Amino acid sequence: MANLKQLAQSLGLSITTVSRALDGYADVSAATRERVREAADKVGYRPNASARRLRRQRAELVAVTLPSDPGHIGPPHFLDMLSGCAEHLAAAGLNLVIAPVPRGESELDICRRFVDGRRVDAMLLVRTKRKDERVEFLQSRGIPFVTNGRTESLLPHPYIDGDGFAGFRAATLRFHAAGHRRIGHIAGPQEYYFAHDRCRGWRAAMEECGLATDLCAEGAPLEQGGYLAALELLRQPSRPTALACATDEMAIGALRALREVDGGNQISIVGHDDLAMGAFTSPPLSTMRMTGENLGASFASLLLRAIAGEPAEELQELHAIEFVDRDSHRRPAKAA
Amino acid sequence: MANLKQLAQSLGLSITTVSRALDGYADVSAATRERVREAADKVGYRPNASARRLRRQRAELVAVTLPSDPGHIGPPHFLDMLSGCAEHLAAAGLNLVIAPVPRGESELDICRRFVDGRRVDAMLLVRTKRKDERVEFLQSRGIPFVTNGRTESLLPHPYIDGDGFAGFRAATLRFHAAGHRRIGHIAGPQEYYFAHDRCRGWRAAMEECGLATDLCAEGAPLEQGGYLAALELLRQPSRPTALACATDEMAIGALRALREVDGGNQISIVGHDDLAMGAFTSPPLSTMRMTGENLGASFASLLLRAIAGEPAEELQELHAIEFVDRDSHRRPAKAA
DNA sequence: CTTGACTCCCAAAACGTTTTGGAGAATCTT
DNA sequence: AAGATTCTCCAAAACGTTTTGGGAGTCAAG
Repeated sequence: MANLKQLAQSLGLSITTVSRALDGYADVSAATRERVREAADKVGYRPNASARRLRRQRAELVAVTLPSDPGHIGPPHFLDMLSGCAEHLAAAGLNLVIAPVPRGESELDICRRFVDGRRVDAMLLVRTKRKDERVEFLQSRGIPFVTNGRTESLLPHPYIDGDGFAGFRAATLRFHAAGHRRIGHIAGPQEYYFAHDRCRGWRAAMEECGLATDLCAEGAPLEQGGYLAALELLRQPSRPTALACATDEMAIGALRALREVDGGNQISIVGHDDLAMGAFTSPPLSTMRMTGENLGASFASLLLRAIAGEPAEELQELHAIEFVDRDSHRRPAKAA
Repeated sequence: MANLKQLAQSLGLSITTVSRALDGYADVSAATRERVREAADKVGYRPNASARRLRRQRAELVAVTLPSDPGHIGPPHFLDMLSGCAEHLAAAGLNLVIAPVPRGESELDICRRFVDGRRVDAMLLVRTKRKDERVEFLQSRGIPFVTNGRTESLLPHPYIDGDGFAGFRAATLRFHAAGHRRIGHIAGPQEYYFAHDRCRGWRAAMEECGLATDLCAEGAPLEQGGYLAALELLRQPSRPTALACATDEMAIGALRALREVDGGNQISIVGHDDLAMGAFTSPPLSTMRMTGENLGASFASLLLRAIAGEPAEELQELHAIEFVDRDSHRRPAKAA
């Protein structure tokens, strides 16, 4: 309720002194500092955020763009990541604000609005595309940002990503080592970097093994997309005996397709993301996950360092992928 | 890049006139208005948000508190809701900011920080408890807010909620009509209003039918919680033949428990929330859902009306629950 | 007694906008 | 032609903070 002026008046001090006392400057005597702090505590004084932001020329805000396209936002633990990121940003005095993309506007428009209105100090971009116009815009404006997922931008920029190429290559080689020869891939939309990356990993492994790369079907990165893509592969004259799916959600959709088809339960399957749900499917879903603890904290740290001006090259994290073996990848190599 | 002063100078006008032209006041001639708008467009002028907020004494921000406790945030489509809400708030010039709750701080502390620092115009509270200290605090401060879920607060406050009582009562009566007599309930943590409400609905139906209400087990509102609670009920001397689960995630956990037990596939089960995943479980999960389109838009609308000063009584939405029949609720009433 | 260093405090400017309360010119009324 | 009215525009005052550039005192050294 109180502002600095009232607080200063009640203490018989100047606004300046009160402000500096609260900020802990050596400039004001210990006694006064204590007196000011007590009074501030008592009336529950908090500096007015807008005024401070105006004066400091910092928005104290970081925006994350959320595609409003429902369901396409990302894996369920995305929200945990956001929450963790927000928590660590808050410790540095920054708040995380949601920048939704209304129908009819592009993600670029939104970035522009936030950046040009000086509404944010930095941005967090998720679900990056291989060619991402947001990245180019922010680079041209010189606004600090971090992406969740790499891009094919020529200039380096800060990111955190999992090594989907290596992960899917390894998973495919594993199937091969187990005797599989017809290994399919259920791919996500290829304009997204992560989907393309994982697809490339599968393809690389297939070529290394001298196998054809035609058992690939693309779909929306959700249960339904995986279901339809799996049906497509199962209609092929010679069915796959194993499936590497770009996401767990697609894998769960694919599991249903397998259930609906004769001998489908003989087909191995692996997903990616380690959804909690995966432990409860039938069969329990084998999957893989990005290594690293507390992703949200990492994003926050990178954002803060980007704001502090560290060069992009030092703000790139590529995490290894590890397997989470449950049951679904252990089907026989020779299917019915 | 430009501010009002520079824009005004380049046009040979006063700051006042430029500001009013952009805001569309009748006060400035159509010709000037057009000239100003064009110039503003050309340099990409956007008012500095902090300055405007300070002057207008409005934060242009709404905060939503997110418990950082991972996984306990809410159903997966919660994020879609947030995104939709943010989108509709943005249309009114408000942005949605995430107020995470760091370890060691209470949700109340966070509310206090946001409210007393004048950082927000209103708040959105999710996962309300029956006795929710945040509600009491915001009421005492007179800050507009809307909750997702009711509370037992004595003073009315704006909310959106599903009629869980009616939903679970109806689901239970339905089981009864199908011949079931041993109908169990897998409950969420009872301090949450939604969990208590659904439990009450089940219990009311059981009592109406003259059945005992001892087949109830409580767990965390996630797959694991449902799994453990189901195992507990299956250990009873006389097993339930049907299960009403507080959430779909719990139901999916329970499905796994049923798979692990002899004759478990004979047991009917129903969840709540209509997760996309439910269509892909085995068997496909029957569930229920709150009626109403575009929940996020409703929250935004209620928030805006609360900010505009409408009385709480007019800002309460209790939505009916509808069934989503798939397969899991159609097991025989007489189990093995 | 003067000088310089140090301690503690403050007045005033600045951040960029919106809004108040007119002022001057043009137009209308009578 | 004088007064009233309408049209355009603007100077200045806020909004509440942080920061700059000192200004009084006090104390020790010269």
